[in-house]
Amino acid sequence: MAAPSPAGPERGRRVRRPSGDDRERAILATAERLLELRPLADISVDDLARGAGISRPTFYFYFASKDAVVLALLDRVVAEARSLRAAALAGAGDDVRGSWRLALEAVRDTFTAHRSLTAAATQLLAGSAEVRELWSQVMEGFVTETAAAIEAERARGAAPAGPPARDLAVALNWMNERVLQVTLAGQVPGIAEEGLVDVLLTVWLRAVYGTDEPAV
Amino acid sequence: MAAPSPAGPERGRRVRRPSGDDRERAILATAERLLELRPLADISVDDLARGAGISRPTFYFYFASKDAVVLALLDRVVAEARSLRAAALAGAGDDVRGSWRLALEAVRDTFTAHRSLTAAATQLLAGSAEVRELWSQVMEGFVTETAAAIEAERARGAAPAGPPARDLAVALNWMNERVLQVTLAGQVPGIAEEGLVDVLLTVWLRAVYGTDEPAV
DNA sequence: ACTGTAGTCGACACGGTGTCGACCACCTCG
DNA sequence: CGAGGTGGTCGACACCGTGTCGACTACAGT
Repeated sequence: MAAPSPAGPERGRRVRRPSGDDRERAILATAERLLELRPLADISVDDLARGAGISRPTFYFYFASKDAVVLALLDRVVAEARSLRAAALAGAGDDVRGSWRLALEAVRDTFTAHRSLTAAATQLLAGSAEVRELWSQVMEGFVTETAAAIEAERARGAAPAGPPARDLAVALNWMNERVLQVTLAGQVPGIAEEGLVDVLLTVWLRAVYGTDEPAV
Repeated sequence: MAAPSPAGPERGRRVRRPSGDDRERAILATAERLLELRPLADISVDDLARGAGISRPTFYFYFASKDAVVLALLDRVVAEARSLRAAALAGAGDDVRGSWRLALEAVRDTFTAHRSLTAAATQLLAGSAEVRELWSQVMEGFVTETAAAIEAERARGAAPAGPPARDLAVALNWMNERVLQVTLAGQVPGIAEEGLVDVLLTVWLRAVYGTDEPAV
């Protein structure tokens, strides 16, 4: 049950009025709505079920647990973040600084647009193995991309040698993750949302190139 | 109930055999022991009580909840980390690079020595307001120190201008926190424990000075 | 009309939490 | 030395959330 993605065996049936995976959608929607109002820990399976107009046992017909619902939600957001980031990376031409910035902004925008879910996922990150697994994969993707980019820059002589590119990438990506998370949750000590990308970008550029203005 | 520190009203009594805050210590010890074996979520108040040789209601005489126990434990470790770090910072003379490194190592060593507790605290960080509060204060302390150091280095011309020193400090300290946490828990993508300090130090130096070898 | 299958829920068992009230052991003071 | 207080202890209880089982319904295909 790594990723309860859609695309079940039966698609396209349109006949049944109050049924099928409308219910699944209703649960997801309810979860999203309730998460705006209160933390995940204060939402029970019963709340989710009632919100979707079904009983608690019926909920279990659709999801194995409360966590599985959040996982499904997170799955969608993660896909969004990945594609946005990929698009940003692809779209940026020869502007080195700009392309790093775009990638940063893509991720920021995605999670900013889903604050409550991000908070819930953070809760689960500590406790749920499935969520941790999913998140590991996401971060691994970012790290791999980043490491490749760093190595490319070193190869063309734009970036100085230093620690293994991958290690650098790991540190920088976890920095982003944590700082973004803290900032979105409004925790302290944090960074004002306006300045966020600038600060992060500076650290990235200095860590990779040793300067704020890498050669083109 | 910000910090259930010791130093109750009565100290120094030595007469009573099976009593007083020996029990408190027993609970703390049991928690520490059990945390080596399984995650916090799998430890009940009953486990803690039985482990300390008391009943569950009696547990509540000493601590308000399971979380409060971990908070008390964390309190001690945090104090340790702070003083070690302060000592490291004070002890380092004119070796700039070395003093940054020492501070980094102090924190790493403290939390490495208390892996299980660190993991438990991470769990709670998401859910418990008290733990979050304590941790905020710790991070705020680190950030303030760091920001002051950066400003001092800029003032003496050793470090270039850039984003507000505090913002830089926030980003770097959260990076440390997250990477250390991930590494200690053995999560992926992570950094090998041996290389940890080197990588982190490089990012810090490059972010602050733009180079791995700051002028003395 | 019959049979299977997707969906639904009432009722239950369970495990954990937190609290109340009775109780006990010991200390101190009159 | 007995009386009353205080610190400590626990059995029993009320409560809440989870997850499961088994009986039931609605409908589809044959």
